[in-house]
Amino acid sequence: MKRPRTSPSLSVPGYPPPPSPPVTPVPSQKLYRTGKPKWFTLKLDRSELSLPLTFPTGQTFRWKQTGEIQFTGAIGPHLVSLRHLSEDGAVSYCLHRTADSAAAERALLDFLNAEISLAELWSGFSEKDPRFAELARHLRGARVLRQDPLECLMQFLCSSNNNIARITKMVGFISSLGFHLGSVGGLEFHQFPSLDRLSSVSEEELREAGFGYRAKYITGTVHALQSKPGGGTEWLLSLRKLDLQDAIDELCTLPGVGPKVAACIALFSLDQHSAIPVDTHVWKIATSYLLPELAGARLTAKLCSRVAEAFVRKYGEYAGWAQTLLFIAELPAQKALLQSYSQSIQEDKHISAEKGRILKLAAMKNEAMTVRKNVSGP
DNA sequence: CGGTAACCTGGGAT
DNA sequence: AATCCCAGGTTAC
Repeated sequence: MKRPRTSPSLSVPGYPPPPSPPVTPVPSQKLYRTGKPKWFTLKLDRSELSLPLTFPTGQTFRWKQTGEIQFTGAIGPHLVSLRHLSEDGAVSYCLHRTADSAAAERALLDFLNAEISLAELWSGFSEKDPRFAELARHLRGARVLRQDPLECLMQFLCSSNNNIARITKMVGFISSLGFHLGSVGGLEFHQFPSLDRLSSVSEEELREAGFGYRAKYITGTVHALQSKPGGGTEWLLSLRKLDLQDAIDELCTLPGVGPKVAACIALFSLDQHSAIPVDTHVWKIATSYLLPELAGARLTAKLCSRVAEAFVRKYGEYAGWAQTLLFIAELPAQKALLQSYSQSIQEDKHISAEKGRILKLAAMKNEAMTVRKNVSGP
């Protein structure tokens, strides 16, 4: 029944995109006898949510690109695709599988942090930082998601000292333990496995699956969660009510969770909007623009929190959201993009607007290619 | 307590 | 071709 594929598991079919009619892009795969999928418009436009700047930029490794500007993933038991209607238009969604579409829409809006106005936040950041303002002009819609904490925790346990392709593969292995929700564009999607289901996997099995030393992080953390009073799922959710530092401290008691991973979990799933995941990229930003006196120093736990403080001092309560954009701007792909934008701006002054359009198109293509690279395996 | 070496793995650079 | 290096870190000395 499966459509033949040219490469094994992590390829992204749909490239190049078929020249099919614009609005209702029905994925050619079967859709769980729901017939033709229906698309609904979200109230978020591209300046509030850019899919390419939100899904393949390291917040989640579970969403896959299933079309030129379409991404698909599971939100709890719901299998959802999102796509842009046009370059600047609204985002629409499609429910491939759900038992309750009203609940699914609520879950989707919750997952997208839809109540938070990105435009408002960014206008505040831009007033405080002209550099942010400049980047924001070209990277509109980089939003912070509100993921399930267990799902987020397991993903970032896999991320330590690792690369995107392998993280994606490992997360895929864990995900495949969960209930199968369906396939879109030739890719399989699963509900994230419960803590109980996760506990059925041994460290040895994980090592065989290529997790390396992170295997014991997974089993250790799953066990630690299960022995929490009230159960680990509830315990994790309770961290949403704590102050940032308390939430971080609690997370760091779990094996394999250090400052960086804890900050990711806090920001991407625990409503800790001022959490700053300090990795090499952010360290570079910080030493270049925020704390030049630390240039050349090594990234230690102490300096890690020093960087976080500096970000919060500059951007305030939602510093994590500001950091997200600055981080994305540092990704090689986006840097290339920004460069071609700034070229086009300069040339527009002297030459014609035509060339700028061409460069912009090239940049968009670059964006799409990058997304593919991030999603697909080797 | 602050600073440094192992730690799994695989792809790309040297 | 054999090694080294690095990738969104954490842990153990």
